[in-house]
Amino acid sequence: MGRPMSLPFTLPADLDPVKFWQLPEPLAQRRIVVAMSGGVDSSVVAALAAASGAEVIGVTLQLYDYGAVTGRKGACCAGDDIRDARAVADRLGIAHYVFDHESSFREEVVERFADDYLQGRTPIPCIRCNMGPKFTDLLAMARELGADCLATGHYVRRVMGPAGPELHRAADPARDQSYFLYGTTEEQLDFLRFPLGGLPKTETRRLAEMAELRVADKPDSQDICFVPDGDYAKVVRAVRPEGEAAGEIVHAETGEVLGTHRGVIHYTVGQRRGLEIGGQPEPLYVIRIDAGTRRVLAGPRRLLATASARITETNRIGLLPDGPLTAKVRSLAKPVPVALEGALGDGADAKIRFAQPEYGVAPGQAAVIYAGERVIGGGWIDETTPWENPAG
RNA sequence: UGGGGCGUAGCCAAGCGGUAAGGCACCGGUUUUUGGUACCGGCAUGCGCAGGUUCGAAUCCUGCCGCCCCAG
Repeated sequence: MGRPMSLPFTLPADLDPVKFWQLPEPLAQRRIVVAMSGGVDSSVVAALAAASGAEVIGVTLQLYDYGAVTGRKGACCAGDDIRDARAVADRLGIAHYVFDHESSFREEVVERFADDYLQGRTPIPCIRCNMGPKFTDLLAMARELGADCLATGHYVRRVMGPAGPELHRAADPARDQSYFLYGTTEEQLDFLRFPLGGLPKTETRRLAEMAELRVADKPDSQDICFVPDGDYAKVVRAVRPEGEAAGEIVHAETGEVLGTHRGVIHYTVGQRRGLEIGGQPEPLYVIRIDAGTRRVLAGPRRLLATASARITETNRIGLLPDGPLTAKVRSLAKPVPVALEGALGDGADAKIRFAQPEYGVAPGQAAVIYAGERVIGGGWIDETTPWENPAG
C-alpha cells in the first residue's frame, strides 16, 4: 500500500514502507527530512522514506575538515561520506542539501571534547553531537523546511506510550544505540523518527543491496568520527595544546610515586593498559584523575568498585515508572539494577546508587537509565563514591 | 679491608643436575558508532661474564665483574 509505482529502485515486495513512519496518511501529503551521514543506515532510511510516497529531502551536515581524513573508512559527515550521501540521494531521486556546520560542530563538540579531557574527564562526543548539531540544529532546519518529521538511521525505537512518544532500545540488542540518545528531549522525540529501530542490521544491509545503493557494503562507522586513526590525543593537542603536561602516577592506596605520565589527557578512569608500570603482583588501573595536580591515581581493580554516581544536566523522557530501574554507564554493557535518588530531568542533578559494585565508572561518561526496554533518561557522570566494602 | 647475601626477559620472580613456571608491563587479535574494560594469543636457544666437571648445568666447581648488608 501507498508505494508509488515509479520508484527508481526496488525494495522487497512484502515491505510496507508506510508503517515505518508513524505519520498521518496519506504520506503523499507529508514531507520527511532524512539526516544522511553517508553511511548505510541513513541511506536505507532515505530509501524507506522515498518509498513511502512522501516528499523526501536528504540533508547532510558537513561537520569537520574532511581534508584531514579523506579516504578514511568508517567515518561520517565529511569528504567521501558527503559524496556518498549525495550519490544515494541521486539514486533515490530525492532532494539533497549539504549544510556547512563545521564551526559550530567545532565549538559544541570538538572543543568540549578536548576541555573534558583537560579536566581529567572522559567525554562522549557522539552524545553531544546528537544533542546539538543533530537534534537541535538539524531538527530546526527540518522544521524550517516544512517537514513533518526528521528521520535518522539510529538503532533505537520510538514507541507511542500513554503519555506520548517513548524512547526504547533497538529490537536488535547488538545494535542498540539508545545509550547515545538519552539526551533527546520530549519535544525533539515528538518530531523524530527512527525507522531502523525494529530491524536487524543484516536486514538493513539487505535492503541497501536490493536498492542497489553504493554504500551497501560500506563498513560500519566506529571510533569517534572526527578522530583519524583513533589517536584522540592528537586532536586534543591540536585544539588545546596545553593538555600535554606531564605528571605523576601515584598509588591510590600507598601514595607511592610509581612513575610519570605524558599528560592527563591520555588516561581515563578504569583504564588498565598504557600505564607502563610493571613489577606489580596484580594489574593496576586508573582509579582517579586529579587534573589540578595532574596526578593519575592508580591501584588494584577493587578500588574501582563504585557505589553511586552523581549525574548532572539530567534529561527525562516520559513519566518516571514505578518499576525497577537499570542503568548503563557505558555503551557496551548490560544495564545493571540501580536506585534513583533525586529528581530526574530538566537539567537537575541526581544520583544513582548501584545495587552491586560497578567498576570503571568514569566522570564525563553518561549514565543512561532504563525501565526494561524503555529509556527513562540520564545524565553526565560528575562524581562517584567508592563501594565501602568491596567483595574480597 | 674482613664476613655474609644476591645477580634468570623492561620489572617482580620460580626453578637448585635433565633440557627456562607465573605475575606485571609491552605487542597483536576478538568485541564495539565514545574512552575504556573483558577475553584470546605472542613475548629469554638462554639464566652477570669466562672457564671447568658431567651423557647432560640456570642449577656443581674455579676465577672475574657488579650490586646490597654487616663489621672494628
